Amino acid sequence: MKKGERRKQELLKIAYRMFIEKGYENTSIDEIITEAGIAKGTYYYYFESKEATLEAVIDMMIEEEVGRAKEVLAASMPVPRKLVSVIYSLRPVQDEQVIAKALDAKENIVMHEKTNRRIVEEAVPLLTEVVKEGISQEIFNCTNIEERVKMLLIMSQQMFDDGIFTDRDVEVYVDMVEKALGAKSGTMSFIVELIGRPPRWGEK
Amino acid sequence: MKKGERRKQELLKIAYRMFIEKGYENTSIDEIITEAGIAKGTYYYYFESKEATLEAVIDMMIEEEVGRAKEVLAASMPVPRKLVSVIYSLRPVQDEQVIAKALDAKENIVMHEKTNRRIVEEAVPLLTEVVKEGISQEIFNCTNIEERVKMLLIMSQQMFDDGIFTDRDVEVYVDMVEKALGAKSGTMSFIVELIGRPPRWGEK
DNA sequence: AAAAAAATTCGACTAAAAGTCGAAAAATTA
DNA sequence: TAATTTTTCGACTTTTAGTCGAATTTTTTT
Repeated sequence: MKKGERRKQELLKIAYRMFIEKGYENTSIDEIITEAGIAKGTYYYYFESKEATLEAVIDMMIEEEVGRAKEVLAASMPVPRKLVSVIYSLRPVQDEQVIAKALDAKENIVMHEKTNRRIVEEAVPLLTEVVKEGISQEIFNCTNIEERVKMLLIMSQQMFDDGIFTDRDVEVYVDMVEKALGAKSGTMSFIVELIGRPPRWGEK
Repeated sequence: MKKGERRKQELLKIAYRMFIEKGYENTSIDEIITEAGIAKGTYYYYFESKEATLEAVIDMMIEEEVGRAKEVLAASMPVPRKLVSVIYSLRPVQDEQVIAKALDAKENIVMHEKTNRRIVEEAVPLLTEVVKEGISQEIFNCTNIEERVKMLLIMSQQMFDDGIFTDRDVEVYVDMVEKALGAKSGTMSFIVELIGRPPRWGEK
């Protein structure tokens, strides 16, 4: 009743790492169990299926990410920065695997999409809070907050996911964020510094 | 040198239908060849792999969709309507399977995402044209057109894909489209009628 | 502590599906 | 019609997810 939970976490961590490194489709159960040093049956004692493992891995990631987001949420910080920080905190920290993942995004569609959908679900309430704070401070001015936040998240994912964007992409993104929330022009332009003068990571 | 091409098209059509009906992952090569009445080897004479078939199917769909979009583009129509019509024409016509596909969207992530990515690629130049037309008519007013169009497409896909949206979703969408392009408020509000008073297809 | 019950582990086995290959048949070309 | 090329066949291989009953270990009960 204790050991079991530990083992499950262990397997989850291995699966998480391998899914990110090699992609969900390209990781076989056999590889996972070899890495973990256990038998097939043991694996299936803990997980119903490979897909169930993916869901559990995603749960794990989301939990972690939402945790970070909530810390940011609690921090004292200008609202616009808080908004962006929350959005930014909502993606997997893959330590050094960032590059690997970047390549993966195209090779790991299923995991990538499932994660993104979950993030939207989980993040909407958090961001709604921030936007409300902004409205009460008259920094933002809009209705239909949840729907706007959702759009924002979609745009942000598009933005950050491929990691390939130009100055002009960022410019448009900033403009859209401001307009989505009814913020004065310039309110969000700090994003440009935050993302960093993009040294043109790809072409486009 | 002739028969071959016909057969390939035939297989493509079968694959297309089955992928849409049952999803890419849930369709086996064996099912395709049974349906087509051919042997394994014949199939692999025409397609390198299952994934290659998917790519070919997507090419086929895109070609069709872009074809429709170009017709709309050539038609005489107010620019805002043309814009929306082009966006709207950019999705598979699955005859009666529309519902099936809607269900599928969740079960067919790979095909769905690959298609969406390709659509963005192909559609940006088309929509850019429309927006330019709009700018010259002083209906729209913006720079960085391509980047804005891309954002628009992303938002639109999000909007139309799940087919589940509320009045407020539409309201926000319309507002965002207008602001993205620097159109006067109300310019795009005909979208509401076009999409139709949504009778709340789902919850949310 | 011994017995009983429950939880965990094992790995050989099954099933499904993708992909290979050499040889046969059909169509084209010389 | 002979030679060459294209197309077709299907048995076979390989990979991978998932099953299952039995064995082992751990926990609970008596």
